Amino acid sequence: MLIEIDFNSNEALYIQLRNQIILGIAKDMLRDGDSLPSVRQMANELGVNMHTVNKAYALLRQDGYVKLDRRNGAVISVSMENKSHHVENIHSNMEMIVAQAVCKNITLEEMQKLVEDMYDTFSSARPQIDIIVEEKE
Amino acid sequence: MLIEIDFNSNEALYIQLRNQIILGIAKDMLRDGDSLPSVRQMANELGVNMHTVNKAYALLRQDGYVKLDRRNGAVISVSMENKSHHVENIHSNMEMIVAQAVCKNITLEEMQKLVEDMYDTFSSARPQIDIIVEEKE
DNA sequence: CTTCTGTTATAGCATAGATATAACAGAAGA
DNA sequence: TCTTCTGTTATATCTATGCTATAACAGAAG
Repeated sequence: MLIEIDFNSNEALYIQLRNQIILGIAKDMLRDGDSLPSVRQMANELGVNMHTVNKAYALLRQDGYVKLDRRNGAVISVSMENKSHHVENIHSNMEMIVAQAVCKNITLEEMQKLVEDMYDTFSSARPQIDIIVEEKE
Repeated sequence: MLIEIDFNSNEALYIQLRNQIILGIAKDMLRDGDSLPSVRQMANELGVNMHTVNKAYALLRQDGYVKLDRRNGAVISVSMENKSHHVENIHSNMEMIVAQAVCKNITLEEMQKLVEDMYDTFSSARPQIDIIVEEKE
């Protein structure tokens, strides 16, 4: 998987790396069990310092996206615990976006479509747990 | 309108102030034509430096939320220009949120409801252009 | 003429981001 | 056992950002 870092971005390098990996998981380019390059190897590939990568990995572990151990390095392992915590997090992050949309007269329908399209983009290649829909009789 | 600043937050003070004002507009607590306290007065009220407030005001002007001039201070004036630019901005901001939601198995329906509820919260007190709903016969 | 406004300039201080170098403990393989 | 890899921790240095402080300027209002 290709990870691109923009050194001219105002976003911190370790945040960019973390985001790229989360996007990779969402797009199913990184799956449970996949190994990420070691902190030193990834740092060498990206041309950044080891500690910058370590910071990103530590953040990913903290948020339940990878598990780290000394033998296997960083392994993708998305935790489904603390879902309510994540919903809260998403809620607060979403608040400013929706507030801006309301101010700028962007309709709810436009926002809904934006979310739906983006959802499709991510989940189109992902294995769905609930493809089978039970119909009420 | 009450503006609260958290000095212990890791979010920059001028960003907090900017966000609070955008939220105020979204909640219709600040309306077109309303004047904001001058940079010095606002700084005094919040207990922050004048330049911190000036930074927030300059940012709000840049994003089309207020107009600044020497006689009237900062006046709420939401610009509807550059809508495509704002949609792009919202799109990129939303991408990481939706990516996280997909990773954490938060369904599209849950996200849609989140957006809808939040939209209602903001727009409930706002003047609606399309309150009248035509019913099909 | 005084007082308010936004605006700009300069300086100092603290924190965060990124780098560099180094070392440690644990696990794997020769 | 020895080497090599892993994540982890500890310092130190440099730069950029955030915040404050003090000061000054131009324009508008009373």
